[in-house]
Amino acid sequence: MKTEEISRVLFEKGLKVTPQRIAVYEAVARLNNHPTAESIIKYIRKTYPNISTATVYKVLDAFTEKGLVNRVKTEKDMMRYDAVLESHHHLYCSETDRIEDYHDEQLDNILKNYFEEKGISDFKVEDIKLQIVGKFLKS
Amino acid sequence: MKTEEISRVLFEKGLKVTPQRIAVYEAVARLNNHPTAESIIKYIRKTYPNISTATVYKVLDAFTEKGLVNRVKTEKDMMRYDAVLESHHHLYCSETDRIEDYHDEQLDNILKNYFEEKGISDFKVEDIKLQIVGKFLKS
DNA sequence: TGTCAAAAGAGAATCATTCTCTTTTATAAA
DNA sequence: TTTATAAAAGAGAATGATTCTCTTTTGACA
Ligand SMILES: [Mn+2]
Ligand SMILES: [Mn+2]
Ligand SMILES: [Zn+2]
Ligand SMILES: [Zn+2]
Repeated sequence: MKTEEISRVLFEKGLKVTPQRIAVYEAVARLNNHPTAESIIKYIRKTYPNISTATVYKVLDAFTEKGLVNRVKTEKDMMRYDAVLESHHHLYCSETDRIEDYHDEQLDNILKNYFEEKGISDFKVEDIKLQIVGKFLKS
Repeated sequence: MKTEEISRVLFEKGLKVTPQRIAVYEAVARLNNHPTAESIIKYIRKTYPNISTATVYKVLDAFTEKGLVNRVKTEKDMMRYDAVLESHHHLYCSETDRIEDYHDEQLDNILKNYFEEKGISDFKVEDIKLQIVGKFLKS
């Protein structure tokens, strides 16, 4: 996504357009493996050495609030962020912190149909994600 | 699970049987809604007022290591624990921190068959859980 | 019963995240 | 354009869940 487009999205969400916000958005999108705040800050500082930690956290909160990024659920203490907005699933490595996206339209349809028919009593489903835990082969 | 049985399980896992460990196990099992360390400590102190915070954390780590409890993935800073060992899914409230179990054998079979046939390239699946986000109706 | 490695306890330390306060800036009105 | 101003950024302190360190206690086994 180019800078101009990011600006437009920020504006549309009612967020002031600042260089810091553009940098944070670019970082999360570029570091496309569900980065921590720490790795986002590290990445941004390569080209913007003085950005404040607090700013990054505040921007990430604002983005989460507005649905511009999502938090990824983990069992760890450090939050992770995701710029991929379309609902998708995650492959979690059972040995490392690696998390990869898993998109599968066929699976989504199966789940959608299953829950449309079956439902869950006393619960209104808004989103369904799979956490697929295992080991990455190769790489 | 009665005390004697907990003792047996601890022994089988190679863990020394201590009153603290039994208390922690009982707390996690009794507080069956994926409690935080804080709520576990609070619960235990009602009958065991002097247990140390560090002990509870260390016991929870040991239990996690040995597979006696599981950590539950969330988007929050506080870890949550689960004494239900059989693989199951979770209903997450999108407004509160409530997390409930969702067991569904039929669904498990569908998923099992789906992934047995389709597989995921370069990934060996060990476990699949659904995070079902939405709203609890009533209660 | 004595031995001893493991566990518990107390409290300090850690560190990811949040907060507070000041300065800067994006935005829009004049 | 300049100006006003609320919002955002920055610096650094504070917070709080969790971990660590060190000492004391204890469960397990001989
Ligand atoms: Mn914290
Ligand atoms: Mn923390
Ligand atoms: Zn993702
Ligand atoms: Zn559960």
